[in-house]
Amino acid sequence: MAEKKTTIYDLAESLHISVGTVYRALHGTGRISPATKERVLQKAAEMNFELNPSAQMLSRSPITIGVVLCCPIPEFLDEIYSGISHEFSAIAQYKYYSDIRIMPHKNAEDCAELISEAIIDFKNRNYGGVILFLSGSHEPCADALSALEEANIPMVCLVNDIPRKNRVSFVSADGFCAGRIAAELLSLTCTKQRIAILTGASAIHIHKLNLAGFMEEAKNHFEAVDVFEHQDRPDLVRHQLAAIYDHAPAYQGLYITSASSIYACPLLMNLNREQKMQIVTTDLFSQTKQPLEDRIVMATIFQNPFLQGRKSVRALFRFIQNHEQQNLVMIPPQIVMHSNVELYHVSAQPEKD
Amino acid sequence: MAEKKTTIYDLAESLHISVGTVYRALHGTGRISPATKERVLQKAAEMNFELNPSAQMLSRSPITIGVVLCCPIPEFLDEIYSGISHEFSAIAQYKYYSDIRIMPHKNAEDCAELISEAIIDFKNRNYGGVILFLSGSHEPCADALSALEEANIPMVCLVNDIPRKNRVSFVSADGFCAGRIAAELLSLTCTKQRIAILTGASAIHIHKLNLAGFMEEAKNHFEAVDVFEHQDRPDLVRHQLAAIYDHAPAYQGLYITSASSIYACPLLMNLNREQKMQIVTTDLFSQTKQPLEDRIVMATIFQNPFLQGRKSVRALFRFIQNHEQQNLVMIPPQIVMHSNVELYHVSAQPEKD
DNA sequence: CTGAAAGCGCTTACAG
DNA sequence: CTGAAAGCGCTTACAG
Repeated sequence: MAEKKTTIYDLAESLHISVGTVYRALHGTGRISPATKERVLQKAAEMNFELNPSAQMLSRSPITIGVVLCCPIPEFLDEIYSGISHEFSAIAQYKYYSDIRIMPHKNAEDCAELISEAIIDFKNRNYGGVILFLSGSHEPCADALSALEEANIPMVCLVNDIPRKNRVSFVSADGFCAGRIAAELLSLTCTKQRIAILTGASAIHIHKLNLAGFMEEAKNHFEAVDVFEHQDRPDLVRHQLAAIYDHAPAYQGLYITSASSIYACPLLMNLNREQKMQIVTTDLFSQTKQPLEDRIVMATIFQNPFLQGRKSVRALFRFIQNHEQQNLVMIPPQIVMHSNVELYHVSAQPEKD
Repeated sequence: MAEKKTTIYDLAESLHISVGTVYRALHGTGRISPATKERVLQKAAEMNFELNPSAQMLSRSPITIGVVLCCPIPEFLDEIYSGISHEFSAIAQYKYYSDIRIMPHKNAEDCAELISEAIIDFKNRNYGGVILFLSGSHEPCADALSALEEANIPMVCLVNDIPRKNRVSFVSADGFCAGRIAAELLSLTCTKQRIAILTGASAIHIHKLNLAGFMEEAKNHFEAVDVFEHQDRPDLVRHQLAAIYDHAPAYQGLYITSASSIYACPLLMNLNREQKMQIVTTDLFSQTKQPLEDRIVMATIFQNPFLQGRKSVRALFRFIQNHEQQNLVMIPPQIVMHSNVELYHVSAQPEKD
């Protein structure tokens, strides 16, 4: 049950060399003769040697991870941020530290300079890794991203993927599945009916996935599905919602994708009181919880931004620490209704727990 | 950003005492004056002191945790076991070892002697803690449990609670919420209809909770709710299901509680093909996945036994390691339908991942 | 290219 | 009741 593990001292002793040399052989750092290195590695394999992570952490110098967060929706950003902070405080004991830079509440293309500056700074400080959450287009930051790539600093992407050689992992919600779930939920009560979808911009990756998933599941259920876009602008949300409610013949069901449910929900509280429509929203904030509690919305698809934040840190940590790499980390969407909404705490709101 | 963590040396220095004394105060071991102890604890809180598990691991002698698993349903037991093993392998690096004893597939009262023997053995070996999953009644093991209590060995209860002074934590699904969810799901399509519930024995704690939760949510929705019990016996499951399907006027909805859905689901595959009834089942095994995939069952309430297993180990670890105690660990139930069933892997089945 | 030594933050005998 | 010191298995300057 409790077998004695071999240590670098055992290795050093049985080869009549010093632990320093063993260390260099094991990590391939510093100058070391190929012959000694070979001997050590062979002996290590032979003796089933494994580095002890706890001992490593104790002696290692600290590692700092740089984080850039850029998102136009403050509530969503806050959740992501909380998740990231939470995980950082969990790995602080391993001497991992964070340098988190929060951009103005705009899309990445509008903050390109600030973002590039931060990335270059991270590179210059030789940080151990980088986490990027850039909503919108990262094109304008291409130069900085390339510099990071050349410096070979591992990068984890959150919500929006950035294809580079140094991209270790992409963490996001499973948007396709979320869309399918929304359609299945609406199909329970709206068979053969007309359905409306309110979405940000079908050009945005996650919205596109939501839509595609919905359509796949929808094709056997509904008479028609109409898509209304609002470009994540609160005024357009209002405008499009009005259009949906004024429509004749009336829609029986409505699916609101993405965190922009935040803007739609307060409006629904009035609109849907008179004119009953089956509604599925997205994510969980105080704004989206209220209509669930009042049974004005049948369900919301929770994509857990808090967990997305945590997982991004965890993925980078695993990579740096153990060279474990998970290309894609997908958060399974959760179905939240009136009966289980109370189990979900929204960390960003003040009345939390 | 990179804040230096306070160590026991910082504590010792700022109180002008030795680290040995700080250690004793922190752990309440050995002889120490109440006054010093108080001062240390206060300072520790003030300076946000936390023990560094890596450092602890390095110096500590190994700790063994004893586990007794007793459950009549093999599939459920396997999931719990997997979760426990998984978590144990994660904490092996901290020199935590396990001694897991799996009982025959019966209720605890039928294995009382074996269970008592295991518990007494754990006590005699002076294990660091114990995890007990005893389905059915623990009454016949009262003596062994008392011996454990007197030895002051911390105990975590899984699925079934055992009220004792040494009971650190109780880990289980949120059965009440699961029941409410089931009722809300059925209410979407079965308003003002007659509903049947198939359950184990209303005397068993988790089944009672499922039922109570269902009833609370049901009262505004349904015309009537009839309860059928099967005592977790496969033959009675068949018998009661037949009764439900033969009933006139027909039931529009059916809620099957607990892991006994395993026995019911294969039968549903035939019964519900002809006579369409809205059905909500419980938990996720290959048997309960199939009817979801075939759209014969509308949803299953997943209570994540794997996670329950993991959390039980985690709870005990936290208690032993950091004296953190969480009395109740509730796993939030998940709604699984056709559109998201593929996201859930069932670890116990061979075709996993 | 290699070695000797200090140190990470705890726990564990042992001495007083 | 309290303290001094060795040691866990690594990493990191520093010396040669």
